[in-house]
This record gives sequence, C-alpha cells and structure tokens, in this order.
Amino acid sequence: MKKNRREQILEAALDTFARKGYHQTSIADIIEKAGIARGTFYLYFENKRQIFTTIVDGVLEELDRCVKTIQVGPAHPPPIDQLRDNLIRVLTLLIENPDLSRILLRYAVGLDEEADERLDPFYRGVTSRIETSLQTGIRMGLLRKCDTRVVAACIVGSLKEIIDTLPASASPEQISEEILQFGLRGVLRNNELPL
Amino acid sequence: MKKNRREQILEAALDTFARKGYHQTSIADIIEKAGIARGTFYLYFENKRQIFTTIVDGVLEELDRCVKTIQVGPAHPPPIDQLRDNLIRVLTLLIENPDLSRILLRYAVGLDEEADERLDPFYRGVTSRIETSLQTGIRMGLLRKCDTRVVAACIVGSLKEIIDTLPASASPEQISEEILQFGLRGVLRNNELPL
Amino acid sequence: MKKNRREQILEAALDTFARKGYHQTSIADIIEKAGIARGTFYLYFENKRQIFTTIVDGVLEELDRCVKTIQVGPAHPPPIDQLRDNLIRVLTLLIENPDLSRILLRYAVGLDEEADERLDPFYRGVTSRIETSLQTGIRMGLLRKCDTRVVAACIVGSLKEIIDTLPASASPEQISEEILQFGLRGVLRNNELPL
Amino acid sequence: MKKNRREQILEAALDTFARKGYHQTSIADIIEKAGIARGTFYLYFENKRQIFTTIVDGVLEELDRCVKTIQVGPAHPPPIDQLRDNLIRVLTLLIENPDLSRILLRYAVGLDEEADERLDPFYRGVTSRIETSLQTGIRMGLLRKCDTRVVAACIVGSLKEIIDTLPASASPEQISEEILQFGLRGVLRNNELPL
DNA sequence: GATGAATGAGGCTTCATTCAT
DNA sequence: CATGAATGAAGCCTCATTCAT
Repeated sequence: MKKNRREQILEAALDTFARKGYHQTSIADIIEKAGIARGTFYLYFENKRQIFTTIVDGVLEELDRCVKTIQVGPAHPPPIDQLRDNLIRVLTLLIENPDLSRILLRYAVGLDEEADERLDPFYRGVTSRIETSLQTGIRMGLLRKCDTRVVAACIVGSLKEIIDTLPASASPEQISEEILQFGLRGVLRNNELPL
Repeated sequence: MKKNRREQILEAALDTFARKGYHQTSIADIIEKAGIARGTFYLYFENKRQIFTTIVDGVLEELDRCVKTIQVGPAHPPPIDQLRDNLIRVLTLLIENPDLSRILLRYAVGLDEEADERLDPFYRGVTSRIETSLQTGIRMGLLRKCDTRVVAACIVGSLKEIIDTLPASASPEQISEEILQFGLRGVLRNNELPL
Repeated sequence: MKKNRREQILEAALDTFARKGYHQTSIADIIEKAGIARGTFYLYFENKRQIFTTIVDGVLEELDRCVKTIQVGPAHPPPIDQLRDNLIRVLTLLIENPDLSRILLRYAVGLDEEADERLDPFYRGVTSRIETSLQTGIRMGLLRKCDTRVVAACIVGSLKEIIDTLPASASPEQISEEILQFGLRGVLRNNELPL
Repeated sequence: MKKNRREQILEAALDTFARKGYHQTSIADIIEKAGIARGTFYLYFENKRQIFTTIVDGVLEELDRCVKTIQVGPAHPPPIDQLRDNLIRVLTLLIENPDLSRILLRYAVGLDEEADERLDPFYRGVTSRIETSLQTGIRMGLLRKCDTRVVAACIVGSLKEIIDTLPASASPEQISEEILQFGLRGVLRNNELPL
C-alpha cells in the first residue's frame, strides 16, 4: 500500500531531521529511511535544503490555521474562552507532533538566513497579533496597562519553552489552563478571581 | 599590544559565530578575522567544535554567577527584590553582550548532542531553581497554587524570547520590572497590588 | 500529421545539439523538444551517443554524395569545372544546413574516440582524394610540383574554416569561386591567367 | 626536485586533457597523474573548468606573441619574409607542443560558451589581422584583388588543419614554405615566379 | 611557538538508462 | 508502441585537521 512517494520521503525526512537535526542528516539517511534510490529523492525535492523548508513551512501554516483572531462583541464567546481555544489548538498540534515541534524549535532555529526569513516574520506576526489583542484588552479596561511588546514576547516565549520542554504525555487542556492562569493572573496569591 | 593569543582567537570566533552561526563559520573565517595562521588555531583549541563549546560554557558560567539563590528570612531583603536583582543582572549581562546571547539562543540550539548536553542541564537547572522558589513561595502562602513545572518553563521561556527579540537598546531595569509584573500579576486588570 | 516518430526525434536532437552541443544537451532537452516520453526515446535510439552518431553519419554520407571524383578525358568537362561543381555542391549543402555544419565542425570535434573513428577516416579520405587529384594534375603538367599532403590539408582546412565562419547568407557560387581562385592562383598579383 | 606545485598540476592536466579531452578527464585523473590529493587541486585551481581555461588562455597568449604585425617600408625586411617568420614561429610552437595543439584544436572547440568566448575572438582577431595585411598588399599592388574575408578564412583554416593533421615530426620551415607558396601562388603551374 | 601547504573523508547533485504498467 | 517513475553510478567540491619546516 505504497503511499504517495513525496509523502513517503517527507515522512522519512521529518523523522530523520527530528532525530539528528539538519546538518547531521544526510541525503543518504533520508533515502535509506525512505527506502528509495538517491535519484528518486531529487525527483520530488530540489535539494536537502528545500525538503527541510517544506517541512518547516508546513508546520508554520498549520500553526497559523490553529489561531483564530479573537472577536469581541455580544455575538462571540468571551475573549478568554477564544484565547483558551487558540491555546489548546496550538498545544494539541505541537504535542501530537513532537517531531515537527522539535524541528521547529531546535533545528530550524539559527539554521541560516533562509530559515530566519521564514521564522522571524512568523514569530513577529504571532507576537504582533498578541500585542494587538493586549492593546484591545487594555483599551476595553479588561487588562492592566503594560508594555505590550514585552508581555507579548513573554507569552510567545512561554509557549515555545513549554513545547520544547514538557513531556509528550502532557495534556493540552491542563497546560493551556495553567498558561492562561499564569498569563492572566501571574503567580501572586491574592489575585485569585473567578474567570 | 597583542593580547593573549587565545583571547584574540576567542574574540574572532565569538564575533564570527555570532554573525554567521556555527556551520556557516569556517576555520578560515576565524583565523582571517584573528589574523593568525591556520595551524596556530589548533595550538590553542582542539578543534572547531571545542572553541564553540568554550564560548558557550563561558556564557553559561557567567549566567550562573548572575543568579543568587533567593534567601528567605528577616536578615534578607524581600524575596521580590532579590528576584528583581537576579533578573536585572541576567538581562544586563545578555543585553550588554548581544553576540553571546545570539550564540546561546540561536546557534547553540539544536546544534548537536554535545551542545544539548550542556544546554539542557543548564536550563533544567535554572528551571528547577525557579520551581523550588515557586514551591517555597506557595508553601509560605505568598504565591497561589500552580503547576510549578509549567510556570517555571513560562518564566524561562519569557526570558529567552525577550533576549532574542528585544532591541539591544532596551533598559534591563524597565524590562525586568515588566517581566516581574507580568509574572507576578499577569495581565488582568484588577490584580493591581502594591509591591 | 505526425511524421515518422524516429524522424521527429532526430530533428529535435539535431536542433538541440546544434544549439547546445553534445554534453550540454540532455535527453530531457531532446524529448521535451520532440514532445515524447523518456522511454519512447529509447525505443528508437539505443542511447544518447547513438543518436548523435546517426546525425553525424548522415552528414558525412550526404557530403560524400556531393563529391564526384574528377574525371579526365575528352568526354568530360574540364577538371576545373568539375572541381568547381564539387565545391558548390559541398558548400550549398553545408550553408543550407547550418545546424548540421555546426554539429560537424564544432560539436563532433574531439568528442570522444567513437567520433574520431568516424571523422578522422572521413577527412583522411577526402584529403587523400584531393591529394590524388593534385598528383594527377601535377603528372599532367597542369599543376606545379608541391607537397600534396600539405596542400590537400590546406584545401580541407580552408573549407572547414569558411563553413564555420562565414555568415549563413553567403552565396555558395561566389565563395566557391573565391576559394577556387585562391587555391589555384594564390594571392600574388601577376598570377592572373584566364581560366 | 619538486617543481612549483601549480606547474606540476598544470602539466598533469595538460597531459590528461590532451589524451582524453575535457569531459573524459576527471579531477581524479588529474590528481592521480599529478600525485597529489584531491584538496590540493582546489588549492591552486578553482575547478576543473578553470584549469582548462588556464591552459587554453596560455596557448592563445603564446600564439599571440608569435605573430608580429607585418611592417612595410625600406627599413623592414620584405613582407613575405616577415610573413614566413610568423608562420615558422607559429608552426614551431604548435608542433613542439602537440598536447597544447590538440587541446586547442580538438577539445576546446565547441566545449561551451566560455570556451567560445575565448576562441572566437582570438580567431576573429587573427583573421582580421590577416585581412588587413591582404588589403594593404592589394592597395600596394602586390596582391590581386580578392574577397579578403574568404581568403583570410582559408589561411586560418589551412593552418588549423595542418597542425591538426600533420605528424609531429614535420619541419616547421618546410611546411611554412609549402603553405606560403600555396597561399601566394596557388597550385596552378605557370604561376612560378621568383620570390 | 607559528606557519600554511597538503590531506582526504564526506556529502551533494546530475542524468543516462531501465522497466513495470 | 508509449509512458514516466525509479534507479544508482559517477563526479564535483568543501573544509576541518595535520604536520613538516
């Protein structure tokens, strides 16, 4: 039941990159894992760099699809709930695909200019969407005043670190709740408020 | 007034690694920058990998020295102040040495097993010190109950992201304060408490 | 009205070889130009080398057919006229088929041993027919004594260079006349004799 | 008594290219012949293409140096003698260096655009110098009127073919004389004039 | 100590050819 | 007959490391 060849190669590459990283992975590794000939690889991908980019771009797109812009208004669920749903979707995706997460967070980082040109804009985009939400919250009186740039960076960094660190067995819902509580109320005690 | 040869090479390497990353940097780049002969490099460092490790280990040690374990008791300043001082020292170090930060946060990440064997324990150590502090705070009734593993990861990730993202011109004090506020009280409005 | 498949491929190859040469031409180029599948190519030709040989052999045969051995005797036109006719036929063929000329004079030259085994005997044959004619002419007292090997080589080389160099728009008749005059009388002035 | 490394490699390449041509020659061939390591080759030459170009450029320059522009006037030797000297110098160079000749006349021909960009201008330059000489001769009444383009091409082609064809044992002086006679007086009998 | 020429393992990519459908 | 996906031998080039001077 031979799948789409391209898919087959992509999976072999995904697995190998996730285990050894970009530089430690050779084309030989990938084709061996995929069980194909050397030339076949180049039938589906231009070169090693490109298959890596394909993988990274794939995750970035999926991540993008997970995040819905938060809508304010009586017709929409409470912002916090929308936020929680975003969090859960992102965490679910990344926890269910640890290989993708590993590639994204460890091996695509600082790889080269091409990688930077994909990742930096992506994270900047995410960060700025968060900033906008924070500003809206502040304007509406829901959130306290703060340096939204710093706080947005904290939120992004928190997510990255959690994905990179926590065991694959973690529950997206629980972790989301923890992050949410942390981000909303911090760690101090008498902040406890009903959500 | 030729500095210590070793130091001279180390600086050239630092600069080059910070600009191009580990793999894009060749020995040729380093020795050219350092103005020495190829063989001389190997007189002071075993190989390319080792000089990189030397640099990384250097930062990790300096970072370690920045962080003082928080002491509780009447003889010590309030824990929050101690925490703030730790933050400021770490941020100051990293902001003042953007090359080191870049190497640490972008180019040492996912480099290979050797790098992981240095970084992972380091961050695990940092995280667990934070966890311990959190647990102490909770036990003392200062902090609310939370999944300390998650929260510690959030704090570490926040720092990483801020260093990696914010402009070199940022003020350590201001950013520390923002992070502190964010970590302690979150972003919700009516959490404002006197510190 | 699809021509003979073989012919169709041959034309595509001819065109491509003439533009890019043997090595710069890939099977992909040929089949793309011919609008056929990769496997189809190998239905009509054994391999890349063979289709090239087919083309070269074709020109060599056509060239051969252009040249009639010069007949001496009262029943035949004057030798010079027979010579001129040979020249015109050869030049016409090559000028009208610049692709073939280009392949013959540029891309088949020094290609490999197989090509040498076709071209060298061909040119040696041509040269030796010329030599024989020269010797006949000398014996008959029409031509001056000379090293026929050298002169024959000069004549062959002149033709090659002219084909390789002169614009496609040139007139075979005019050029033939020029070559003839040059070969017969050289460039010195007071050689002018009625032909 | 190890010669200049670069020279050593150049000689190995010259020999190998002359025997097998450009494409049939691999870097492995060259370094084996030169008795050096793979990397050493790239210390002295950028790549295979470049060492070939170096060789070809070398011959072209040497050839250029062989040819002195013909000077007319009482202070100079007769033009025919100057011409003969040019011929002898060129033939001597090429006959004494059959490897270079072979590379120039067989393996550099039609190699690729880069080669064309060197050879075509060179031969065009030579041809046009000959044309100019012919025109001068005609203007002075020494030479008969003719299509100088065609005749110049004939002269260049004659030389090429002779070098490519005649045995290495040939005497430059004799061949020069034959070519000269052929070019000046053609092959017809009653052209014989004292030179 | 310092030098830099030499090394060669290692990895990428191409492309003519095959063969199952 | 026709197809085109698959093959893998072949060859180029890089660059960390060594070592004789």
